Amino acid sequence: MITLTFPDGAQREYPDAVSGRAVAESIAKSLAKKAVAMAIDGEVRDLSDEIRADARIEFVTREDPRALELIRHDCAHVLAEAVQTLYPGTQVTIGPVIDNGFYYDFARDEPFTPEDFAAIEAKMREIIKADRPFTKEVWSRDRAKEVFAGKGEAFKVELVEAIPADQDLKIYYQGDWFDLCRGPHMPSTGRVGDAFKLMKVAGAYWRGDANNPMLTRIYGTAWASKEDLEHYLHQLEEAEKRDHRRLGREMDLFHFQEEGPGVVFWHAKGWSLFQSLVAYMRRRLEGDYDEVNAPQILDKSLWETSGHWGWYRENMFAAQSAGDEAEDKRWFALKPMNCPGHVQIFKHGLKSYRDLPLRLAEFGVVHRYEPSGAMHGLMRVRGFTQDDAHVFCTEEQLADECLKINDLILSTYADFGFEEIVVKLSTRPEKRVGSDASWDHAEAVMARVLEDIERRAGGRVKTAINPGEGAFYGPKFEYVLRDAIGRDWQCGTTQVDFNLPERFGAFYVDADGTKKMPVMVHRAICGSMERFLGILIEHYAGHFPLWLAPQQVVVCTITSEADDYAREVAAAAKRAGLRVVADTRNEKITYKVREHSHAKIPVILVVGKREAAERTVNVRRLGSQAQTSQGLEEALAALVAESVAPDVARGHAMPAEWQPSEGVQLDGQHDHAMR
RNA sequence: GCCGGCUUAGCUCAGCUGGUAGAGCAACCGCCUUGUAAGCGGUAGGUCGUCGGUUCGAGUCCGACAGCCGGCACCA
Repeated sequence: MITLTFPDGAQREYPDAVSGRAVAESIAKSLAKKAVAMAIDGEVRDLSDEIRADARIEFVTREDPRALELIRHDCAHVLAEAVQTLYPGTQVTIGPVIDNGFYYDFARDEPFTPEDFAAIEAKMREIIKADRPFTKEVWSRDRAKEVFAGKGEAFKVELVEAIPADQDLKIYYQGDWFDLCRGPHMPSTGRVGDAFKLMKVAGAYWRGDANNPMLTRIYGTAWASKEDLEHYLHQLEEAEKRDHRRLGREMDLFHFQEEGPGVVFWHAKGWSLFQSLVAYMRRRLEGDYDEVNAPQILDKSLWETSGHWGWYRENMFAAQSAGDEAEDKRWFALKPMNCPGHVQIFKHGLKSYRDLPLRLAEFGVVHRYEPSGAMHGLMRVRGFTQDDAHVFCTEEQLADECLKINDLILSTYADFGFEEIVVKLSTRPEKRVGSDASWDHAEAVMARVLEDIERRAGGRVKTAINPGEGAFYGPKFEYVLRDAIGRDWQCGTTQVDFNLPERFGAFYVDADGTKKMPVMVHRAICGSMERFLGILIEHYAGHFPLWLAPQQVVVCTITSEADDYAREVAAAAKRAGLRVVADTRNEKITYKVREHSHAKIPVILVVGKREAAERTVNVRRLGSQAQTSQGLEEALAALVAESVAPDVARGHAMPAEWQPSEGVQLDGQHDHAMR
């Protein structure tokens, strides 16, 4: 006999090897009917599985959040059957559950198109309606290989071969159709329900490797109810409305054109945003960093020394004199990174241990030849500006420097309303430079710092490890922030580098007069300013806080009788430091309000004959229908107060929660900027 | 880079199976002096992404290239 414990704490005894379904039936017929799976000691399993030992048991109904994964997974199987029924000769490969849905990869000579969706979905509904039971068999490796090979399923044979020998090889049937699958599944196809939709087709490499053949992937979404599906589709529409490419056009921020794939034409308003962001970052660097500027193009030999020419040549732009008769036909590379330039600045003149830590910052424009398919609005471009810095320090200073950068990054994100942050430590990749000993050392230091970061954040940040994701010259921290609609973006990075200083022969003179190699820390907060602005546009949905908004205020007249007053108001606002224009066009106020609302102007000041006489303004804020009448001076004073950047408002200090905690020394004993 | 799709006026889009391009908004001109998300009328605007092919004839069919979109791969 075995003892099963139910969620309410009740315990019951059952014979050995009792199936979950039998247990459910022993409690209530209705429960057996409602249950789609069970959780044994927290692990979701098939209802048909036999329980052989004492355990906690819980039945999972279709409404249970854990059922969503089953619905999606089953739906993927139904999709695969539908496709193989409609298009004989199509091979099935894998079909996992992903965020919000699932996909299935197929091998077929002719790729699918969205036009095929209607027919496939109809066939899927048929299969679901037939409500065929999912049944499981365990096969031997040889039998599975033989059966799949016999069906011409070469990819499945490969999958079977890849399953570790100690694992059971499970086959799930749904009627006659079957698939190799880890499970678990619901009792029958009918449980999938009708809240699913095929979303898109795409190419995808077999096993994610670009050297392998390309398969056709069909993406689908599936939910427990129609309402959930509708809600999800609505969310997608809302996300589309805040697409930075769309808002960039609508708000007249920037554009791209054919002659410059992946390079941005910033319009006046977009550039205003860009400059506000740069100004903010400069203020945050004040006192700690020296801002520098390294050349845009440098002889390729320098990139050979740094290692970039060897690793990344395919992704670099090179330039040469355009004249046929030019005496100097050397190749110069457009800088893809700022670090080699900063090392040259460090190396210029002898550096003493007293100079360290030396923090060189640059808003450096870099160019990288990104693969054509990788480009995406501002998010992935070929020319971009990094808020880059390199800290040259001693081994002993390394941990403190990483923590200091951590504080700067987290407090910066907080100023833009990003509160959910994950810090990931990426460790040595396969393709790398430097000895294993130096990697061991760097990773050990970083791991300690990561613990510190977690401890100091008091639960405000999560940490994780990304094995094998480090840069070729050293391990790195990656800062991932979550935006207003829950999407994650990797922006900041702190990378420890023992290699570049060595390659360039950088050194400082230590207290004992000997030459020592500095440790170099690469660090970026926004990463790419272009991309960070893209993220901000989407995060704020174009509705920028006043301190960032390129056009803060529009003064709108109701009739031409208020034109003079409107110009007076605009002039006063401008004198107060606000970015303002007067709209005295001969249009109805409804027209002007609509137009400026579409343009996402945060503040509309409406003035008519009455306001002119009373010297007031009618304030209408973006996103609200409400209007408030205020005296001119009072209204302007409030707007000026609101348009102060958050760091300026707190007197350039670190926010209180990011003040250095006890025991952590954040700055050296000296201030290098004073020397 | 790979797979698929798309490219018509400044923007959003229509244009059936080939017969030589159309709407709304925007722009410009006029009327309207207007009270919080589109007042009315008129005018102008396109070598239909580029190049090549098929055809008596191509926005429409075929091919190449480019750019963009959705994925995949990549992301120092």
